[in-house]
Amino acid sequence: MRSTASIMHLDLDAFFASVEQRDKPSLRGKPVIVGGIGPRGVVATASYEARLRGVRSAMRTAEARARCPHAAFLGGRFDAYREASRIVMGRLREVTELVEPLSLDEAFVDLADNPDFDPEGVVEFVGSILADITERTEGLTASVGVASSKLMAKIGSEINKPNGLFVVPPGAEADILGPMQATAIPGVGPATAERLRRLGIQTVEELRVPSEAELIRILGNSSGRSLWRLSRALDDRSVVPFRETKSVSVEDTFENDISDRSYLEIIIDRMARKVAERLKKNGISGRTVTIKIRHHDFETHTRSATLIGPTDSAATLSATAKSLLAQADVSNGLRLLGVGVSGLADWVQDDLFTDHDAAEEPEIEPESATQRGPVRWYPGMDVTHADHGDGWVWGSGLGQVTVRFETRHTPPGPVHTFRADDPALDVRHAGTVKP
DNA sequence: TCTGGGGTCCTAGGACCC
DNA sequence: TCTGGGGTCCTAGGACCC
Repeated sequence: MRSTASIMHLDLDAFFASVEQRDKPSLRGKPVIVGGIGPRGVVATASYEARLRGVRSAMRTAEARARCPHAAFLGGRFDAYREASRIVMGRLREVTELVEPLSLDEAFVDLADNPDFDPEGVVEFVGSILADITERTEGLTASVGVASSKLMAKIGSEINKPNGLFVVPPGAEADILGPMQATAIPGVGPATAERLRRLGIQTVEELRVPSEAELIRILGNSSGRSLWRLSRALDDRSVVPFRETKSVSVEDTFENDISDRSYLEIIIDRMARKVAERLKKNGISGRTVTIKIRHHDFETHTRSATLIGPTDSAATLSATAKSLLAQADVSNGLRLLGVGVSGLADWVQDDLFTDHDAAEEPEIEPESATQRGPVRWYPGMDVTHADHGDGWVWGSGLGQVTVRFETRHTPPGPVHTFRADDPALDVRHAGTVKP
């Protein structure tokens, strides 16, 4: 807590959906839903047009389809989202190095660290940042809260959404927070809300009634202590610009439950390779290997094993994960399988115990073409065609793929259908748009 | 066709050590 | 021969976040 409103929370509006509308002119002003598009998918982001029809994040895609059948359902292009995020975070870091990203679309910024920041001129100061963000991202907007603490800055950014700014006047924090639902406080999720509701607590004001000791008894030491303070808008957390990665993991929910162990082991190989790749890219390694399994009935378990030393080897991760899977009953089928590693070290094990003249670590068999399957043309994906230029996949099936030829910089474009194996049609990567 | 994917943090019990 | 403690590491599960 400080005496001036100088902590900013920024939240890009309907981020994934907005990037899609920017890059797909025919979808502007229309409902767009980004997320899992398979039978077991859930919504990651809905555009405001889709929210008007009751579509929400974390809703099952099947339900979103029922509510909003004419929406565009897109699988998501994370390279494009990462690129837009990079531009936004870059602009924020021109204000100060004290930028704490919470995700691709959210960050805290400590404005007080900038010598030119004057709390009296906060509206203009933030306004010029927002204008730059919209210009540099070619159309994205954000909502911002500025307050004396992280808690109230985050609460503030919700107030004038979308494309809004709310400055919480210093001194008014507790009064603004009091009438809100307890769930407005980050950290109060469905389980905590239900426990509080049974005690007759629904608003933040009501949360202030029990003593700290009572809250600790009800919610445990950490949540109890922090909720007692946060409910009174007491928050002295600082903006932390860098955090060490604590774990790296990959998981997949299958369209159909899998009970075939040899197939599950092939999937573990693939996942271990992905995890190892990401470890190597970041120059880190880890000691504790964890598998996550979700059974047909949604019962979920983790099993972990800790190695003598850290590794970034796909073969070691895979062998460890397979030995953990061997202890699990998969006879009724797994709905989800995941492989992760934690206990990370920012160095790679120098092979003290291995003979460098001996063979390299055993390679995992590369995947065969049949294991990889055919190229999947998923809705929303960027493609390019030798004759028609750049566009995106509108839909596919029955050996055909339909493409709309338009980009960020064109008017809404025409639609053409091709054979799925048309050699003139190709994947387009990472927001590459022909000039 | 119920319920994604990638994370963080917390709790709690048992092993083990001093 | 009757019940110490504290600290660390490991495992598992759960709540929560976007």
